[in-house]
Amino acid sequence: MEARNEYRKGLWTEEEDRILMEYIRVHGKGKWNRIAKMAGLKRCGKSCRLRWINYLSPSVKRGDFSEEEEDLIIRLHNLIGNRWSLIAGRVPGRTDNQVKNHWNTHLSKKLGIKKENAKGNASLPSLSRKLGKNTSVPMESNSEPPSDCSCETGGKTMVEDGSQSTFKFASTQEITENNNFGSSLWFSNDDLNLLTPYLMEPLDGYSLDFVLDGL
DNA sequence: AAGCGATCCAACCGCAAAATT
DNA sequence: AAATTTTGCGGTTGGATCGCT
Repeated sequence: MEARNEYRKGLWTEEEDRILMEYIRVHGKGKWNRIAKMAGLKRCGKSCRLRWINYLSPSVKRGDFSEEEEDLIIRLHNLIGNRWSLIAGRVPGRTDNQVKNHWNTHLSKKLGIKKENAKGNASLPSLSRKLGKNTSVPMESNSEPPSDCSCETGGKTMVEDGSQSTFKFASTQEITENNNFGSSLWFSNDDLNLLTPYLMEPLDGYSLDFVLDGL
C-alpha cells in the first residue's frame, strides 16, 4: 500500500542520486521497493530502478549516438520492431529508454517515419507477442557483442517488397529516401519467414539468433 | 530582451509476466 | 494453488532548453 503523496516525483536531485548510489554500493541492486524504504528515499521502487538503470549505472554510455550505433538500431528495429529493450540489449551501453528516445526524436525523423499511434503500430505485432515481453538482456550482461558481429554502416536493410511474403533489401539511405515504410507492414504476418536464413542477411553478421540470444 | 512554439529527454504510467509468500 | 509483490516493458507526458521572430 502506498499512501498518497508518500513519494516524490519529477527530476532527481543530486542528493537523491547520492543516496541511491550509496545504498546500491553497499547493498547491491534489486529489491527496489526495499531500497526506497531503507535508504530513506522518498521515491517509489520503480523510480529508483529506472533512475539506476537509465542514469546512474556505470554501464550506461552517455553522449551522442555514433553512426554505427544508429545504423545498428535502424537495422534491429527493422527486424524486430519496437522491442526497445531487446534492441538496447544489442547496443552496448545504451538503455531501452535511450534507444527509444533516440528513435522517436532522431531516427524516425531521419528515416521520414511518421509517429503513429503505437497501439496500432503494425511492426511485427505477432512476433512481438511470440517473443513475449520478458526479452530483455540485463545491461551488465551485454556489454560486448559477439566477436563475429560487425557494425559497419552501409549495410542492407530489409523492407517489404509489396507482396505478402517477399522482401527486398534496401540500404539505410534508401529507406531514408523512402518516406512511406513506416506506414506499411515491414514483415509478413507469417513469422516463420523470420526464421529463414535469407532474412538474417540484413544484419551483416547479426542473426535473429543473436538478437534473441539470452531470451 | 521577451515571447513563444518546437524539440528533446528524463521520468511517469499502466499493464503483464515472473517471483515470492 | 492462489494471492500478493516485484520486476520489466513500451507508450506517453511534462518540463527544461533551444531557436526563431
